[in-house]
Amino acid sequence: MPTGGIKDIAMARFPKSEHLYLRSEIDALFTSGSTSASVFPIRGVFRSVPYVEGPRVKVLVSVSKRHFRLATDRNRIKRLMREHYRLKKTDFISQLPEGVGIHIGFLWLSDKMSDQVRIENSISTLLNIISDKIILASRKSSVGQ
RNA sequence: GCAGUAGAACGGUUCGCCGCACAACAUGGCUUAGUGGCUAUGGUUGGGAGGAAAGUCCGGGCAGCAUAGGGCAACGCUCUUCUUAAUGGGAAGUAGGUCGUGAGACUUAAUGAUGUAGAAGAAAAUAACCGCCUAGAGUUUCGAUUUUAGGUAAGGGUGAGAAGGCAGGGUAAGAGCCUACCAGGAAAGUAGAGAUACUUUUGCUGUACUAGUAGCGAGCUGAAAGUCCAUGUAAACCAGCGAUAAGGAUGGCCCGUCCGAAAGUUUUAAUCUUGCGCUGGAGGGUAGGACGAUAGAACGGUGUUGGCAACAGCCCGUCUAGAUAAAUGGUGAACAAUGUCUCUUGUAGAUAUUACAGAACCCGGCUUAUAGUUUUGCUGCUUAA
Repeated sequence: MPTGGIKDIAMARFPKSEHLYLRSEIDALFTSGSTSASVFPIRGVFRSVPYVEGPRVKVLVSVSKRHFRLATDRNRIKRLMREHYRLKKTDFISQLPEGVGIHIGFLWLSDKMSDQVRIENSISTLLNIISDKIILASRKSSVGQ
């Protein structure tokens, strides 16, 4: 089991303050100029915000009732996505440029349950894509200035 | 032992690591005269989904709104008694029907009018068309036949149904007219808390449909209810004051200048009404936070009393989730249960599976889903004694 040492394990927390729950922030995420990327069966919607204080990344996880009728299945998927984000997020946050916070929404696209390996891979590639895009955007803006 | 039937209980366990929401404590910070309050935490400890948490089908609590009192309409329920906070739940019973060898299962049950019906038929409820019988009159080929007045529900035909069915007596012919048996109704008696059951009496007895009617119940909405805090401010509303104004424009500010609202009723004024300005009140909406919101018709008891039972009383013990874009998860191992395979046939090994399903204001019931396990009563078959 490749782990990055005791310190990294200890960093892998996901408390309430890192959840995205304010209605205004959620509306902003889904309406105004946010970017999205899909790695089936997960779609990531994200937008960068100026970072002031608190957690740098806020995340929400959503599974539509259309895809899974039973609440048990929805809970299962959401828990797995949260869990794998928790395990992968440390590297992602360390790569972010200074002064940038980010809001992410992970949306489930499939109608079927997936195994854990697939969810884990999807989450990690999504995080890579997002960090690449963010870094690119921040470079562009700094060049533009 | 096998098969079945009606219930009841459980519905994975243990350890390690990482994580989640909640509570208490600890520590730090801010604040207060102080108790305290707020806040943070790579800190410690604690407990953290269900028997159905589901469907939202009933009922109750709780909340808001409405409401003098009463009635009608519309709505719900409908064998009896008991039980429950409860009206459709539950228990014990009653009378029928269907299925099963049986234990049992399923099912129906207020009452039906003075209303409606109509192909057929004379007639659909004060029944006489044909037929049968009696009497009178006429005709007569003496066989009968026509007609008038009556009696008659046995026979014919129609119909789902024709005066309860069937047999005997009876009669001019017939008829519950009388009698026996059978089915139903009514009354009385006996038993029962009652639905009913049994006995006796009574000649009382047409079909189908309709909830018209009777009794009982119930205001409406639903926690996205509702209450509060802070933020913030258009129009309209209420109260007070003003109009010799308040206020506005210009301007960085002050002075100054300019703008600025009165109208109606009445002879006039006041009052009044409408309008204008200001202040205060009250207040809709948006996003945020707190309460509602978790100790109760609570749960457990081979405790006890009453009861056939559902259930009720008393006694003893226990504290048992509380989120709000919504916690209860991931992972490593061991075990358990069940199925399959293997051969070394066992307290074996390998492998697979472990259901239905996630609290959302709280309770009670009902319904539906459910791998597997345990258990009680009873039934049938078989074997042994």
